[in-house]
Amino acid sequence: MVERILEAAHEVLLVEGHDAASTNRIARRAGISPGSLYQYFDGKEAIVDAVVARYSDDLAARVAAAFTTNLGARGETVAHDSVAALLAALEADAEMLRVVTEQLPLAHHRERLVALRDQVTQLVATYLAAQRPTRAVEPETAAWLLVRTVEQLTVRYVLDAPSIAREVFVSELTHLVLAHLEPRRT
Amino acid sequence: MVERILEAAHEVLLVEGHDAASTNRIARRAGISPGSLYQYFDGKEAIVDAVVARYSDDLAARVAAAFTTNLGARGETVAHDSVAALLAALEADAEMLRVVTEQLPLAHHRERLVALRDQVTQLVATYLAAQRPTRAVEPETAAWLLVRTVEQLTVRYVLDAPSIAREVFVSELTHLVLAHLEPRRT
DNA sequence: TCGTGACACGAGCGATCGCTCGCATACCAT
DNA sequence: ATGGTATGCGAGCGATCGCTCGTGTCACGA
Repeated sequence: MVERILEAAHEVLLVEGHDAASTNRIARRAGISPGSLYQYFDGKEAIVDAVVARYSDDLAARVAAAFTTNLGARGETVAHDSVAALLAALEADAEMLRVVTEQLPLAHHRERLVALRDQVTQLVATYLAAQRPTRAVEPETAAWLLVRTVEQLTVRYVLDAPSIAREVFVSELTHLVLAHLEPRRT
Repeated sequence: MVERILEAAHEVLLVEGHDAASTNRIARRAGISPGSLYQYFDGKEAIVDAVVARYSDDLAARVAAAFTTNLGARGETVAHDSVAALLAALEADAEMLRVVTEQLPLAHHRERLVALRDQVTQLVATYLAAQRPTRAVEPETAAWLLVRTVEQLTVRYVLDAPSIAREVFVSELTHLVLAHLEPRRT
């Protein structure tokens, strides 16, 4: 039954949008009574939160899997494959990505997002610190910049569908990451 | 009176947040009657829209001014000063920036934001096309990546206040931009 | 001085919201 | 067969929303 509610809430969010996602509508789509929602969830916020959590966890798992399996490869390969994997993961449910990033006020799930981002940032910082040689810059600083850059660009690429070929985009973003890590030319 | 309403709406958005910003609350803070709102605006959405528009226009003006006055300088200088100017412009009203980026659902002012971003992207693409030499990549592609990168990183820097010194951040972001434009090393 | 029109007022309308609670039902141990 | 319990139901509560409209006020031209 919990599954049924989550499924219905997911569909309502996709089809009707967050602003029109009322508890009664979720219940009707799930084929149950409004009252039954509250036997399994504390309220509307908890329902939406659970849907977002499921999406977020699924996304995190995909990305983490792709990232950790390639850690041993050359830097270029790690960067390229990570970008490609992230792109693929985001494309898996682009509609939900749009709901989360464009309809839900960020403040509603800020904590979850920040935690995830900090976790990834920490992971990348650790990876960078273990790599020799990079430029003389704090790994935390470089990781902070790069994680947010890759996240933002891949998300916008999926949602805005710019007229940039997919392989060009992946290659350019990879280059952006690697170029920033190389020693300065001056 | 229009000014008074906009001012009140601005304050309510900052203090109470978007979710709690009702028309009655805006009217009360403006010291006028709810009915009077509708002699000057079509509805709540129009009021919020006008507040966001004012903020957006002000921001665009600051950035455009800083960017166009430095167009003649060396590439390094243009990049560095543009980043610094954008950072300063965003810091001017950081609270409103937080409201716009974290409380308002992006979909509500998506059109305005996309238009502004596309305009800046076009400007940067034109600038890049006029510069010799850069890597063999479409100026539109490079501009697309760089504009979104700089925007996202400066916004997150202002709102998340990471433990990165300001001059280090500006320098690193500038380096990120320049490194991506330099010829590949291979 | 007086008629008039523009403006501001604010109680309250209709709609919608998240949510509750008394009731019906179905299942199971006794 | 029967009593107890857990569970789903759905009408409707109270609150809040954006918004309206009948009313009062006042500045101003005739």
